[in-house]
Amino acid sequence: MQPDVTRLVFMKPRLREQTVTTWARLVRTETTLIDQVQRALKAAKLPPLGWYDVLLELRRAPGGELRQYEIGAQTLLTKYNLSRLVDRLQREALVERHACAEDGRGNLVRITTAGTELLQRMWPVYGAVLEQQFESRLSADDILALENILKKLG
Amino acid sequence: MQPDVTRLVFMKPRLREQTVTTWARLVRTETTLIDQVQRALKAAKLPPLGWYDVLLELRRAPGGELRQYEIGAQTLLTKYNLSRLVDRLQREALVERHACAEDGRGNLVRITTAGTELLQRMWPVYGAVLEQQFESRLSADDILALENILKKLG
DNA sequence: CCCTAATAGTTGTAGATGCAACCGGATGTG
DNA sequence: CACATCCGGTTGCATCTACAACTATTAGGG
Repeated sequence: MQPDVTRLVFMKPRLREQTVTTWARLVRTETTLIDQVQRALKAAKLPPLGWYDVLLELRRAPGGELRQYEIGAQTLLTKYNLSRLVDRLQREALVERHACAEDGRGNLVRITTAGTELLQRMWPVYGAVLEQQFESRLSADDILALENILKKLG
Repeated sequence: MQPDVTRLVFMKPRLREQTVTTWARLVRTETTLIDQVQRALKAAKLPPLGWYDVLLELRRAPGGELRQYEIGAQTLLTKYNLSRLVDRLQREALVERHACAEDGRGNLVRITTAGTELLQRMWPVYGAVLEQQFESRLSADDILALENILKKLG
C-alpha cells in the first residue's frame, strides 16, 4: 500500500535548492534511460518494455503463473491496464488465462513457451542498453551507493 | 542528441547481479514517486505533471516565451505530443501562441498570467510530495552523492 | 540562383491509457 | 443464513500518445 499522498498538508514548501536539482536530474536520467531501452526494442522490432515486465514476473513465479492482481502489485500497473495488456499478450499466444480454482472471480495467467522465447530475444537488447548506458558508466561502489540511497526512498 | 542505442551490438549481456537489482530499484522508485505526485495533483483537482513541466520551462525562459522545439528539448516530449499539449494549454488560456518573426515556420509560446498563477497553485502540492517523500528521507550528503552518481549517467 | 535537403510544426488515424460503472464471486457481521 | 461490503476483473467511453504523412519555411551546395 502506497502512502496516502492525497492528504498532505500543503504549506509553502521549503525545499533546498539542491533537492530540486537532484530530483530533476533523477527524473530526467531515468526517463532518458527507459527511453533508450524502448527505442532499442523498437529498432529490433520487439514489443515494448511493459510486455517484458509482465512476462518476466510470470517466468520468475513458481509454475510460471500468477494471479492478475499479483502481476499488478509487482509492476505497478492498474488493474484495467493489466486486464487489457494480458488480452494483448494472450492474443499473441505469449500467455494463457486459466480459471482459478481457489477463487472463482479471478484467473491465473501462465506464460507460454512462446512467451519465454520472447523474453530470451528481448533480454539481449534490454541488457545491452543497461550494460552500456548504466553499468559501464558507474563503478561497483557507485551502484552500491545508489542502491543504498534508493532503499531509503522505498 | 541521444546516443544511438539502435545499433548496439547484442551479445549475451553479462551484467552483474547487483546492476540489475539497482536498475530495477531505480525504475521502481522513480515511477512510484512520480505516481505520488500525479495522485496528489489529481486529488487537488490540478492538471497533470506534464502541464507543470511545460509551464515551468516557459516561466524560466527570458520573456516567458520559447520556441516549441526548445520546450521539446527540455522536456523530452516529442514534437507531435508537444503540439497537442500546447493546444490544450492554449485552450485553457495558460499560454499564447505567436508567430515567430525570425523563423516563419515556427511559433513562440508564451505563458500567460493565468499560466503563472496555475504554476503557483501546483507548486505547493508538488513540493509537499517532494519534501515528504524525497528530501525528508535523505540526508544532505545522500542527495549530493545521488546527484554525483546520476551525473555520470548523463 | 535554383534545386535539394533539412527543420518546425500540424494532423489523420490507430493504438494505449484513465476513469467510472459494472459483473460476479468472496467475506464478514448480525 | 441473509445482507451489505469488499475484491478481482472487465468494459464503454473519453482522452492521450505513437507513427507516418503532410505543409511550409529555411539552409546548403553547385
